[in-house]
Amino acid sequence: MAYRATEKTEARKIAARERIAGAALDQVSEGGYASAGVQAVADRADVAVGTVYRHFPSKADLFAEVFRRAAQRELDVVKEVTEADGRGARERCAAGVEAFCRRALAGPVLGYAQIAEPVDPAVESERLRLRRGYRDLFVAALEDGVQSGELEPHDSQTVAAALVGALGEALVGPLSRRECQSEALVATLVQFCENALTKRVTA
Amino acid sequence: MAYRATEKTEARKIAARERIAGAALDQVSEGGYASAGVQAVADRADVAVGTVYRHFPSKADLFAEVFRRAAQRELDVVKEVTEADGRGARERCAAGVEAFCRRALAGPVLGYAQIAEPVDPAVESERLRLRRGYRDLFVAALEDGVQSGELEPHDSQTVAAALVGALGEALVGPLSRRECQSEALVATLVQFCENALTKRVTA
DNA sequence: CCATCCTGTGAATCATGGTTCACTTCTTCA
DNA sequence: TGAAGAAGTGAACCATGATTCACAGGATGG
Repeated sequence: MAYRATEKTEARKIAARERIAGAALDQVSEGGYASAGVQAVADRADVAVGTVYRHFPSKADLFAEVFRRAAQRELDVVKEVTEADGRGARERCAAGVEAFCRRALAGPVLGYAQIAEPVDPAVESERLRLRRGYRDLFVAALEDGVQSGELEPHDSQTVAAALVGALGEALVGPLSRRECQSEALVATLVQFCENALTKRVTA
Repeated sequence: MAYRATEKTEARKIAARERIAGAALDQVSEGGYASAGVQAVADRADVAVGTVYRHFPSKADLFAEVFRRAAQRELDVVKEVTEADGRGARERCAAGVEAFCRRALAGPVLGYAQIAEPVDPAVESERLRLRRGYRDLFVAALEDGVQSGELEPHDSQTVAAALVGALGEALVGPLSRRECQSEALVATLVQFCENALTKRVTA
């Protein structure tokens, strides 16, 4: 036995993997998935295409992982603001909506890529997971609202999904036109969200 | 000069074209765009692939046309109900929402294909047109509502887009699971829509 | 009836872009 | 130092599915 992986080589390996994943994310953030071929990623990471395949079993796996990570970051932000307690359900949803919008508008190309750009099936399934993630955050807030008597009972799953869809669709236009300075847009969507949630009529 | 197109041959040509377009629509309605290769369409129309290309310059053109026609049908239905006058803006929107949902749920595969299934760019641009179409119908109703004093002034474009997105997202789940008997779902979405539109507070 | 033009045919072709793999380079340790 | 395993390379390869095109089969009208 004349070779064994050591800490240094292990670190180097992980670093290379990270560099590739980072390059892939950069590529998507800059030019969307349309621009993100394996060759382009490899070039950006300063490695050969074959090297990409030393670290990821396929392009689909690479981008699924990249999407998942970026998605998790977004989700964490929204989770943070929707779960802050000591506030009502509508307020929490509104805060989530606002965070969602601001994040998307801050990085329009990546925002568009995550929300709407055509992607291959493996990535699409990550996108569905992301949407479910957002939806579940809203569901949690809504159900708390129903529990506490703040909101009228309703189908939280559907309402939460509708909110997620509303934000996506309302943002796609501006995002694809790179109109990212829209304070008014955010306000409109927050308002929309607050309206959509029926306050309990205390008879 | 020994040949000139006559009425009969012209009719035959149009018929063939229609048969191909019909086959393409059937294929999409039954198996979605994923199943709709040129070969599959040709088989279904009982012609050779080459014949498809006699009538359509490319697959993209064929499916763009097929999508456009199906989209127009849907749009006409929603237009009909949202433009019926003698009713308030919220009522008109609610009627549009209901029609939209029922139509989609009645043909879930086609509904899904029109709303969410991945398609090539030419078809995607028809889908954007369809979405804009729905949005504009809602915009019209909303602006009438503002004019008449029924609704608080607001950014109708954004609100209407949000409504369209809300419906799409809320329906995608059920549609892809073929859960089409959902009276409750329609009711929830109509309610959601009505809530979202702010009634004018007459001080 | 035949010259001409059109429609139908489907196997061959092509374009795209992901994936492989024989080879080189580097690292480890006896 | 050299044997052995791992990582890096990139041109060749391959899969998919749209598109073409040379040829066959029908109309049309002089």
